[in-house]
Amino acid sequence: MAEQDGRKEPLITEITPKSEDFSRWYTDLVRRAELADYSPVKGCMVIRPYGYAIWEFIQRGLDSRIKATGHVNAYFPLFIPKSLLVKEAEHVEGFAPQVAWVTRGGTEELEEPLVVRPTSEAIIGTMYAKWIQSWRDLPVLINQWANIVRWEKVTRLFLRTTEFLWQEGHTAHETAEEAEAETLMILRLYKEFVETELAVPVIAGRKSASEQFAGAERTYSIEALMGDGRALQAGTSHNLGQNFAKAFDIQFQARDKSLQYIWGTSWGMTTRLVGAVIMVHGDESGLVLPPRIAPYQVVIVPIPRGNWRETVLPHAQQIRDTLTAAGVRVMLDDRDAYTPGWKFSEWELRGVPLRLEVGPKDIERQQAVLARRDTREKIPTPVSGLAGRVQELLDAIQRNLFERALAFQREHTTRTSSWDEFTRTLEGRPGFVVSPWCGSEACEAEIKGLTQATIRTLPMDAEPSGAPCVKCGQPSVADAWFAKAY
RNA sequence: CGGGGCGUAGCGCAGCCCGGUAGCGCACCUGCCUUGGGCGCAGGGGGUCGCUGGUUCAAAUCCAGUCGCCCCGACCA
Repeated sequence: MAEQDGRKEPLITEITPKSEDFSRWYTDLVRRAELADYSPVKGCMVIRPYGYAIWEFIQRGLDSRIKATGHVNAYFPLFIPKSLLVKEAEHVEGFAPQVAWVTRGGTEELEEPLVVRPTSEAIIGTMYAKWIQSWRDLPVLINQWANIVRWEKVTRLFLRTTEFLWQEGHTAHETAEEAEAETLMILRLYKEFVETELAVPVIAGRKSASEQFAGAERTYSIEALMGDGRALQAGTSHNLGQNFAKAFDIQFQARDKSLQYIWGTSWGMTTRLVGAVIMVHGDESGLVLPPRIAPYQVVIVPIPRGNWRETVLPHAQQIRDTLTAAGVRVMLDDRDAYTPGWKFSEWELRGVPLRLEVGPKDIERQQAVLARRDTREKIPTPVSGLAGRVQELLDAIQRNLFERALAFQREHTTRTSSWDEFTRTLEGRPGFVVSPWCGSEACEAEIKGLTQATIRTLPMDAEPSGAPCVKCGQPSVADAWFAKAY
């Protein structure tokens, strides 16, 4: 690897190189950067402060958007009585293999077992039935931030854990059109959020029937491409039709005096997004965090010389105060125990977007040296006007990360109507393959069996090519985005 | 749930074949020296060798069982 082309070895030796084993690189990085750690409970992880801070910025950005579109937050219970979960037939069937049961309380056997929520349609639907009487009560637009338990067989830090954190919106509407409009509005909101805040480009579209949410009428999702060429579902928005309304008896009296079932939606995004950020932007040296969700946007590393605490440190502190006052999240790393070189590597590994070095030479020249995490460029910058320059650079980094990820996604998207090229492209982990599909579930399953690739999404806005199905040659209904998925 | 591998210090490993005082690197602690890309030197702390049983004068090492974890395939946000 590195020594062969004469360059020095990577500085970070504790982390498996990304090029060598992506999956190990990911796990090493999550643990070494102190985002999360395995817990004594099988399949569950501990989100450590640095990782949780990222989640908090994700929450903040998403929560404000959800509220800006007229939704309000509430909280529903963790436990759901068995009898409620089984009311919607497809829903139970979909979740039954994945739920955790509570059968005892203290020393007593429970009359009715409880499930720990795998999602909250059942409990929320039950409450909506009580709260909704009239068309005047609609729409109901509620979101909750909560934890969820799904008994997965195989788990991975952030991507799939037994317990995870998420946001779940549940809405009730007067008409089918309104519910569909809500579902699509949230899908657009998710796309805008992920692309703006996380700098992760996504494909928005509809799920095929086989990938649909248990109990939904129509499921939409946003799909992102990870650095190893596998796709990750980053958010889902479901149009529930009247399925849950009928199962939970959520009825209202309409304007024409008739009794009607409400039209429902539900939608969610999870802590998995943290995993997406790591896998989309990370590099051989570690994390690369988009400035908008970085716990620290700038880390100041003072260069110690002689009695640096008297000479250098005051300058560093003043720069910190200036940047903080300008609204920048700053960390001044004034620890004595580590050398500057060590700190450089450490904060790169943790993905801090900008590093600011101040040493005796800089003080003489009334400057500081800025170093970009994304391009590794070193930029000597005058102390006057520093805050403005830092803001500009943070914006530039945010944009560059998105552009870079978008270019990667495009380079790893193949369009073909040839089965031969389809299978050839899908050997290895090449990204998306966009191909005409006949709409048959059997055909989809056959493709999955032969290539491991599944239909990630059926984009709504794209014009179908009209070519025959890549597998069976029947007339196609859409150009489907295939990929191997997480 | 099927196939393969591994459990020895906080982490990564050696020792096991051939039984005889438990070791290395990193991390950690103390002191000095350094500090513009993971400094150096000296000293130090830490392990019932996954668990249970057996063989033996003696077990990390041999035997049997058991538990746990990881990787590859089927299920999943």
